[in-house]
Amino acid sequence: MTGAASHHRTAARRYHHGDLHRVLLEAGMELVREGGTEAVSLRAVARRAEVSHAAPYHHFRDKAALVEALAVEAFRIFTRTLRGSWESADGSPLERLGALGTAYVRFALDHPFEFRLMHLPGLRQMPAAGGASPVSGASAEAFGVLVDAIKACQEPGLIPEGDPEPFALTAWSTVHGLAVLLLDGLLDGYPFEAQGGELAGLVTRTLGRGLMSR
Amino acid sequence: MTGAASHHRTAARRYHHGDLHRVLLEAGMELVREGGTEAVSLRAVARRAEVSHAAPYHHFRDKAALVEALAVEAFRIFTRTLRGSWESADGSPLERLGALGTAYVRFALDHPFEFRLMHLPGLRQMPAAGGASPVSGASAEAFGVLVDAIKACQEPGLIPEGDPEPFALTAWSTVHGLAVLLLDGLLDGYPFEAQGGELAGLVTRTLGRGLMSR
DNA sequence: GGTATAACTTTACGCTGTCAAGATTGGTCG
DNA sequence: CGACCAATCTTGACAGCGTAAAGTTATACC
Repeated sequence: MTGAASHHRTAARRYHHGDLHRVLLEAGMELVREGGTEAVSLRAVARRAEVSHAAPYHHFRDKAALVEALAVEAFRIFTRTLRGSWESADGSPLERLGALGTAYVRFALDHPFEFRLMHLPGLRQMPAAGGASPVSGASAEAFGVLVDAIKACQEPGLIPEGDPEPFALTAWSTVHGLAVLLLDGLLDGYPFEAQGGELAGLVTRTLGRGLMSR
Repeated sequence: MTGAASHHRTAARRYHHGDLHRVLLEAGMELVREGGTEAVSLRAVARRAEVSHAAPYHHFRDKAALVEALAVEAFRIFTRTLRGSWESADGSPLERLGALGTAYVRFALDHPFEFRLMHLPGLRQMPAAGGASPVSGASAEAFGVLVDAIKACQEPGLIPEGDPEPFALTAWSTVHGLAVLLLDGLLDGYPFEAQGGELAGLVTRTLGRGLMSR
């Protein structure tokens, strides 16, 4: 193994160029970022990767498998962002939890196409074989960040003791709902000031009060 | 005008059968209920209505317009359901608000395809002419039910005074988020008992506590 | 009653996902 | 070192999709 492309003159464009799997994923992600999941077609991905329209079938079972892989990648980026926000936030654990919620909403607004990609219907029931789908695993990691944050709030008694997951679920529902409603444009007609952070702050404060009290 | 179909022997199947617009909507809604929005194609709708594949173009500008009309219809059914739930619930206004939230989640779980139809991306920016899109109006009516419920809670002082819309938004975000997460299957791996009403109750109770305090 | 017009059909085009068959290559074993 | 094998990639084809253009038929109105 002296470099993945050692058998080619340049890095591209022979029968076996060695890294098509990754190139296809990158091309697909570009298309998502430019035009949303609707812009992702197997043929468009192949065109961008400068291969024939059937080449992707040697790396992905079908279009759904490609989209699934893209969703997993988006979830990974999302999880990293959330974790970064939690770790870099300061203040009380509850304040940091609020920052985490705001980061959740901000990610959705900053990366609407990736966010929608993560929540495409039908992503989670793949055939494969028995086990849970990869995207379920990826989303579970994102949820884990939230659960950890709840635990951090429970330790000094800011949130009641007990199984943290129900609390995390409530928090998740709230920020996720806000993010989705904002993306849907369902809130466009209302005089809520500063669509983004303002609303996130409002909602997470209400949520925080609900979580605190017994 | 002595009856819309007076010029036909039977009720169906001539060049002008008089009611194709409605028939197309019904066929489209059937397809949604059977296989989700993915199963809705202009040609499938036309087939089910037993007309040629281009006939729908005399009643809808394009596929997006048909889907938009279906979404409006779904929102109307949804709004009726919510209003019915609010009016038939008893107990304190806060308890009735909880019932409303549970009804929101239950509708999503009972009618997943219609619910997703209501929240398809891109539904809300139609060309038309200046004014807000019809689906925005339809969703605003659903939101109105929530706002009214919040107002009813404010009257006896169960929720602080002031503009009800921020409170309604928080409540909406919470139940909507839970509904979407459940539909996405994001919560499948967790030992939350009784996916439906249990979680809705849990979440709405936490939400209610957050709304009450100050 | 004849005619404009709306409703509907037919035909056609380019796009899509997917499959089957052929071409080309890199790696492995004799 | 050379021949083969299997993986990779291409080409060609098919059905289904959304949509536009052109042709057909029935209705409504003068």
